Amino acid sequence: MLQDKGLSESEEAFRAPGPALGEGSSANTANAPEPALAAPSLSGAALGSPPGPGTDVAAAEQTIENIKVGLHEKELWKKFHEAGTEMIITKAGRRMFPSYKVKVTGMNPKTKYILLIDIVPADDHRYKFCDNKWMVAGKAEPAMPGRLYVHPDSPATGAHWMRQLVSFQKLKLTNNHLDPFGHIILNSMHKYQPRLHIVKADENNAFGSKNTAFCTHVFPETSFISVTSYQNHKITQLKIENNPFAKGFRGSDDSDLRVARLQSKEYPVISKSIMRQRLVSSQLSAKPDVSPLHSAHQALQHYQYENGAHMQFAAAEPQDLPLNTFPPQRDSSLFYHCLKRRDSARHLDLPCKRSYLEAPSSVGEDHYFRSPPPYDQQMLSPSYCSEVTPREACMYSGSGPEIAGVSGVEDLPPPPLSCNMWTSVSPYTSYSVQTMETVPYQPFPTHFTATTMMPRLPTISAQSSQPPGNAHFSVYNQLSQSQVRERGPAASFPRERGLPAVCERKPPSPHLSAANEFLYSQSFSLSRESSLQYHSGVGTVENWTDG
DNA sequence: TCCCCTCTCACTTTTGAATCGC
DNA sequence: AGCGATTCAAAAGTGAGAGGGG
Repeated sequence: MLQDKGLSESEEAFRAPGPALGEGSSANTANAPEPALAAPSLSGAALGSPPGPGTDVAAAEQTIENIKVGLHEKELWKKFHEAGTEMIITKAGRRMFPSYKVKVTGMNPKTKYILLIDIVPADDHRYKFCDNKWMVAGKAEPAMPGRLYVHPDSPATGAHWMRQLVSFQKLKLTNNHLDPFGHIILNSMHKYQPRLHIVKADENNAFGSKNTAFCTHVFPETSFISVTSYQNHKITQLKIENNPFAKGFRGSDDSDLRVARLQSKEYPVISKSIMRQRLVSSQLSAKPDVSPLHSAHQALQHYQYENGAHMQFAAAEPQDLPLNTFPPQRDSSLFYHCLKRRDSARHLDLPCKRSYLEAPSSVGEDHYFRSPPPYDQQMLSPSYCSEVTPREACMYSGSGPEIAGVSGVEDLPPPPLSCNMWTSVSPYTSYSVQTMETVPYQPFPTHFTATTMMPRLPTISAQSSQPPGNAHFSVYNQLSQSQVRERGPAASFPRERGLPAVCERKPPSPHLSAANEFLYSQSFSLSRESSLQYHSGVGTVENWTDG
């Protein structure tokens, strides 16, 4: 398999689409379209001129809905997914493995795009690993402040993105609610779904334009449960086998199974502890899993999403679930979700938004340490009621001094956008009334197509004029941990000594503004209202009946 | 008592600076 | 002087496991 070796986040050599690349995972692949692929549901027509007669291929690919994304190392992801992917989260931040890498095609080579990832709750359950499988253990804890990880190359031209694999391997996950590094904050023992967003950042579509659009790609096999230590030995084994950094655990002496591995791939090297774990697991798994819920996986679920936008999920087909856990979901499929921003300058005075906007004007702890808005508050956000509602966002940005967020200042040097941004988090699928009963883990619904109209965000300019204290609409340059260590607490908590240089705000480039707008759109992606529109359905038997 | 989290450890890979040779 | 290859040390990432807290 392909390893990350030699592939830097921004410079990894392009690999021609091959087996390692999720075949057919890009939408509308002319060669081999897969049924699993959801076609873009909404034309981003406003983004680019529709190709007219005589337009060349490049011109014909200008619209954002033509962008196709293939998940790299899809087979590896599938392996993990079938076992029930777990991702370690630590206070200091932990990378994802497998890392999120995609091959993008169909972009306009000359148009600039911003690629970013967010990770949203897959449902509103908390899980526990019991009897060698994941089971719902209650209702989810309040969502963390949503953060986005913007690819450090952003913004870059379509040619750049298409020339090589786009790797998000440096994305880190943390359970530290006060994380100052810009890592994506997650709750342990919760299920999440990463989403890739491609935001058009062309000058003409930067903030201020009516036509900025983006599309969202979701690969269901990349969903995972966040943990602070691995629960499922199969995942541990897969990580050790495939992650080069974990080579040290592939066996160290003749007493383990290294010899066995040399003799046959059928017996991968596992540690003694894993063997112990496996012994226990095998005993436990001897009990047949006859959960009636499995049959419910066949049900089609329809979710209403954001006021009229619909996501349609085809639930996983019934299958014999290995030991576990994440029942293998439908073959991956690309969730495609195209949005077009509208120029409906409708302002809502959102309580939660106001709370951020009206934050004290000094940047610092208030930004870094502000507790996430109460879950209810997020849920109640009126933005969820309307597709044209401004949404809140805050960002961390990359290493450069540029700050996004605001008014269109022209081309500063391309900001190093390896930034993480904050948005409020919305569950990816549905909110359902979850009983506290322990019920077998429900698979993440697989297919959906959704269209969501993205409101224009006319308030950003106003925010730009705000003092630095309104952190939640600003972009901070992301500090590496070492940087923060070196700089000391002041770097992390600028308020203590004033704003360090790295956190200085500058007017953002229009590209960042586009991203910022995107953040707005995403941050309020769930309200109580909209959540209630969802058909309950992910966690409970009742929910699976889909009416 | 159990479950989950934090911290430390030993091990690995990755990265980038320094050095060398052409 | 410039460039590329090699070397080496520091940085960073990994899971294991002990211990602590609720």
